[in-house]
Amino acid sequence: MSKTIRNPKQERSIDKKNRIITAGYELFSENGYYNTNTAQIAKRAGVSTGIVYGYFRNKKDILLDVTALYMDKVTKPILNLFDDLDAPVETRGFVSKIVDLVIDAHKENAAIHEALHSLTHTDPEISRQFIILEDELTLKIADILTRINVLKKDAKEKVHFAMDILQSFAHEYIYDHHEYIDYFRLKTLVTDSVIALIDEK
Amino acid sequence: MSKTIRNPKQERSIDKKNRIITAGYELFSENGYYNTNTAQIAKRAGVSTGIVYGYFRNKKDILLDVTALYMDKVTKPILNLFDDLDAPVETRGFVSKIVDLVIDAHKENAAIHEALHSLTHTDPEISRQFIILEDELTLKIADILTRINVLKKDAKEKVHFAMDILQSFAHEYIYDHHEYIDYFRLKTLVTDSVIALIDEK
Amino acid sequence: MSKTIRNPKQERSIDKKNRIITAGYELFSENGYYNTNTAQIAKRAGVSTGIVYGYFRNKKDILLDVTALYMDKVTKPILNLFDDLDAPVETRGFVSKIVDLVIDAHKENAAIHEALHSLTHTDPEISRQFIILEDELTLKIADILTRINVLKKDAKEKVHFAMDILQSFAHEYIYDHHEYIDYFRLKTLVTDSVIALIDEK
Amino acid sequence: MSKTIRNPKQERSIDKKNRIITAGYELFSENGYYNTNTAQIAKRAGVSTGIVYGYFRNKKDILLDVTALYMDKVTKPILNLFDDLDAPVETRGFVSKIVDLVIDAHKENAAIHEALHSLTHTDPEISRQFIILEDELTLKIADILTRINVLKKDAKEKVHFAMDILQSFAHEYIYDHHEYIDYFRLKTLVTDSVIALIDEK
DNA sequence: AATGAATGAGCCTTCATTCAT
DNA sequence: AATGAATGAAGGCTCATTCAT
Repeated sequence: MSKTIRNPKQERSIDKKNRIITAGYELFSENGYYNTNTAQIAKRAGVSTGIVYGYFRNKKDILLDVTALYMDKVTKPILNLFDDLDAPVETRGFVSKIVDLVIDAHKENAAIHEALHSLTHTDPEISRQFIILEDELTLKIADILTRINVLKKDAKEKVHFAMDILQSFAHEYIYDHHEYIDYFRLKTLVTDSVIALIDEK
Repeated sequence: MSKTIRNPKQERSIDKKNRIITAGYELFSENGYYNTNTAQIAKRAGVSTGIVYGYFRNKKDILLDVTALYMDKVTKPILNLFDDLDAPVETRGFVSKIVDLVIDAHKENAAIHEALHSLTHTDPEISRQFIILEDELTLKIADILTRINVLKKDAKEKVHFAMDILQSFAHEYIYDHHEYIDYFRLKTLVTDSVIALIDEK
Repeated sequence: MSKTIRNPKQERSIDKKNRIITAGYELFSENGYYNTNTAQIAKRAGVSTGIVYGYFRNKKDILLDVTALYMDKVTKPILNLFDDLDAPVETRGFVSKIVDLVIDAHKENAAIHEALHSLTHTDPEISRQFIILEDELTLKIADILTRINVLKKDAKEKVHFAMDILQSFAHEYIYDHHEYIDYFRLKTLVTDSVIALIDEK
Repeated sequence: MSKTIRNPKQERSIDKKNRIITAGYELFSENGYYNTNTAQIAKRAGVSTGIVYGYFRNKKDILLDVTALYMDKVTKPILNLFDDLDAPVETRGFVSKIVDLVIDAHKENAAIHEALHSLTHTDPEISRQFIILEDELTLKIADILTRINVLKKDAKEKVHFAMDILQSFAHEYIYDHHEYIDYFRLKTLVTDSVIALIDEK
């Protein structure tokens, strides 16, 4: 009675599954989860409505895979930056680079971030994925910064907090453009705060 | 052609309209906008489906009023704190108080905040309301702090940034509870950052 | 258990009932029966929604009275013309006058005629009223024309047919304006046909 | 955003679309447009509610196709009669045949005619279709009768008027049955009038 | 008699999911 | 594996009618 969900091995099938995920990614970005229907996803992916349910049990499952894709896209560039790190670096320059990176990552993925994050509230599974993402990032970065002696105390708390700040700023920067804010000054304030956090002096 | 929407004067009606808004507030909090239907709202408010449309043109209009209610709830306690302010105060104590206040406000309204904020992405009207809220808060507070000589430079940027930080932290504090984070330490870091921001010399 | 429907004696009430009928008349004319709701009728009549059901058992009953009003408006001017008739008259002139009269009557009441006649199909009561109207007109006019020796054979058939023709033409004349039709010529054809019908020798 | 409406190529689908149109045709005939709901149409057509919206954008679009079907049914037999015409024929016989034909056409389609025509008043699109129908018939027939030298002057006006008369009579004949009317006599009067119209002598 | 707020059944339409092919 | 037609439950909204005042 339980329907078989393909776990595609063949290339053609993998490709098809990926196209569905990508289509979901795009459409959820553009219109949000609830304003996207499966027919649209199928169409954008260039497949039939029916086959979507060959690869996913339901709409929600597409969302889960879209979320995973998003996680991957966001995590990678940031982790890369730290992977190459094996000794303390000039702080201001490094933090600046990170700020720019986060802004860029946000520029590309902010829409889907919003769309997904908004589901966090009603959907425990999505919520869990977000928490796992943050955990992974925080722990990895904290670990690296501790190892290279940049941070000694409260590494995890600091990293987590710094990430929050950056995320928050990037969002602000991309979206909300309040007229009365000088975003160049704001960026400096953000950078300074992060530096102050890291700089254990 | 244009249906008349009651603009209730009588107490009984005002009460009924408020009950609908409250019901919306609760249900949107619990299940989100898209997972709440008008019948549920009516039922929770103790009225018939039909009369909902006597007070609101459509479901979206309920959302708008719910949003306004939320804005009010969140803004007031914070502004109150600043209204009583007419001279510089002991910084750490004051910031601490604010942090606690924001956490409290969040505790009560975080769910609806999420539910509403999630619509920001697809709904320009809601988005606008959020921006207006932030504008109002930022400008008022920046103004006060400038007047009592707490801030001299970049007042708006600083206030805005501080609000972002606090908001972000409060959310974290209420919701995400990562095991490896010592939230007491984190709170100190946040407070310190805000103080550093304000402390201009 | 049976609700009391006012049969208003007092002037104020009669007036109110008439205002409802008139409002129905206008609104049915403008938008048809199904696109008019009782709230609109009440509003136009300057009364409350509730009281409408003090004077009428239901929406349909308003329609019935509107129909009666229409019947009256249409019948009277035509019957008047014949009432004054006590001897054969110059045929062409008389028929011409009638044609103009029917056109005028149509101009004023065509919209409601359409609105009402359209219900004929699904509503036996309305249908009956229309038949009664035609009966009355046909019989009265046939009677008069027989009495003054204008018609001798098939009086009822002829009158009925003439009425059909005129009605049909008036409708055409008011509404359908096909470009390729010379309505002046058409009017002449109609007049001629009616005259031929009447002219028994 | 724009939903895809099937434009069915496959036989099975064409059949299904036609069944929906037929169901609409019947139900609109029986109960009128406003007293028919989409669920009834679906049921009568033997399909699900949902699929109706696979073939039609909305209820109104069903009406439009029903109207087109009606137009076709009514136009064809009449035009056929004239298509075979290439020389003047014995007038009385021919007109008699037409009268019978129009009565027959009316017998079968009068109900839907009423249902559709009633919408003319509030619906410009339907109104337009009726006008186009009359135009087409009038012009074609006038053209033929002119070509075979039956009519020389005012052909269009005469044809149009004759059609009005016949239509009006057929309706009367099928529906209204006033007791005091001798329909056999009436039919003769109608035939005579049409002949008189045509007979340019 | 009168008001107008309130009721709730019913309607059109959408869409996640299934099914015949 | 794949298609896309088909299903039917559910949702937003309207409106004739009733009810509390």
